[in-house]
Amino acid sequence: MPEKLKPAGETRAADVLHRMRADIINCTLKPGMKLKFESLREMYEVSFSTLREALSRLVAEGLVVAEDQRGFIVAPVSIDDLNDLTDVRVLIERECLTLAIKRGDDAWEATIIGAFHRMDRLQERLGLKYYLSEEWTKLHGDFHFSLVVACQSPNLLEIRQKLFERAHRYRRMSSQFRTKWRAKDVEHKMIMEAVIARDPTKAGKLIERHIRETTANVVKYAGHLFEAPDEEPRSRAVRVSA
Amino acid sequence: MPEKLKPAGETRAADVLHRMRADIINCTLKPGMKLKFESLREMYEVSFSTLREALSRLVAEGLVVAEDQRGFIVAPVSIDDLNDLTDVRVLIERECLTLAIKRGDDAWEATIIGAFHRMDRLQERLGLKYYLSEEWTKLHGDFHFSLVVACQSPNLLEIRQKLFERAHRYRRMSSQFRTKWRAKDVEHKMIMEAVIARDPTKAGKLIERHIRETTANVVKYAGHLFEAPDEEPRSRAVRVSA
DNA sequence: AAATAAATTATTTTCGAAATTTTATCCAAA
DNA sequence: TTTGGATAAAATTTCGAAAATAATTTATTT
Repeated sequence: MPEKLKPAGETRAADVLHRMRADIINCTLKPGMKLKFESLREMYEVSFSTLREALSRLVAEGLVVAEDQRGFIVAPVSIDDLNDLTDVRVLIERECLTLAIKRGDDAWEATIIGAFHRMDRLQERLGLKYYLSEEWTKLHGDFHFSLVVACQSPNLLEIRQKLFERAHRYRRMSSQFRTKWRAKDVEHKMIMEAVIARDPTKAGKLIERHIRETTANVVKYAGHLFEAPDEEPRSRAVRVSA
Repeated sequence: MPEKLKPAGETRAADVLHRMRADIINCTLKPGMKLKFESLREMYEVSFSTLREALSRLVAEGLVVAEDQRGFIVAPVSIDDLNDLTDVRVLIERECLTLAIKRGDDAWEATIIGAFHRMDRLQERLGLKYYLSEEWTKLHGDFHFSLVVACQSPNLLEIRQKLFERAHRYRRMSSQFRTKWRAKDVEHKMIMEAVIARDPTKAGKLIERHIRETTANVVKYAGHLFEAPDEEPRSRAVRVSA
């Protein structure tokens, strides 16, 4: 086994892209932060051009903002963005769910049940602070994906995935400050049951409530982090501490 | 005035991105075509890294496909992709239209009427083959954008724009082979009237019909261009002729 | 002191050579 | 003839130096 690095088939740029996307989504790279090339070069151990390649993709995904001739910053967060994101997610998730219920087969149902079980067990094992776990986050993402994977629309799934990632960044911000946690997660179970009962109306309403309540919690616990009235009007961007 | 080049504020990479996106959308760079760096370098007069930057963005937009360690190809076209694209566009355009009708003000209505007028007059002037004109294409895009611009959702507008661009590539493919043209364009006028009458149900149905009929025409006139049963199983990609 | 300009420093952007990887060609063995 | 493997050629990917641009500091003038 090699000591450390292993892009394995993919290019170095693709590897950096994945790592950087993960770092932005889980707020290791903080919203609004200036992305200095020297720092990034140390952090990811690649050259300028390779970095720019990854950054360019992230710009297209809406996770990074390019300021022509003045570098890149991590996409800022705001209440407006969160609200808009929430509305669009409701539209897309509901459509995906409706289609999946129409088109999914038995194997699909089994996948959902499996994904829920994995998430649920880990949740029990981790106790109240499950939300802070990287592993639970992964399984939570897998569960939500399993619900819609049978919709058969590559475009919808692609759009959904990108929105889900951006929403996760907000969830991540609030999870640090959250004090109250639903002990037993009944929401996910209800969604799953409605989906397997092939009830698109009920499933749609439940997923909408799930998304909107999550947003409400984000605003409640992390709202104070958004749009801090700019102290330095000149350079709004936060510095990266190298 | 400088002789030729003028990125004007934006970076060289951003300039190449715009030119390349336009070339893919209007099929100067043909679907499935292998994108060789030497050819591209001549074509756009920039270096490897700058090219890769632009290509990376186009990958994220779904106009280019990256084949790890084996370069890039223009995103292929297919009936399946067109059908999926059509369904998702119907969903998104209808939502945008509904929201715009709810939220738009008088100035917005005026914008629509202006955009329609510009498109309509050019159409009259150009006669039957208006569809082949670059300028008409631009005004047509502007008109459709004006219909939804008041929806107030940056995310929906962004998604809509990217889908519209990809759909345009299909329209462009069929326009070369099309023999019958609707002499007077009544469809756009009806949509505009329903929107200004603030009738979301009617406007939604009309925009859906507009999109689906366009797709039907694409299949009719350009369907034979899709998914030519691969003659060379090894290298499916078409070569760029430098 | 405040404002403007010039010079300096810091940072980003671009380039093409060098390294890596894939693809094509050739040759020997079955 | 076909198969497998080495060798050569072609293409992509990565790198860091050099050029271009922006930000900061210093100097000069009002």
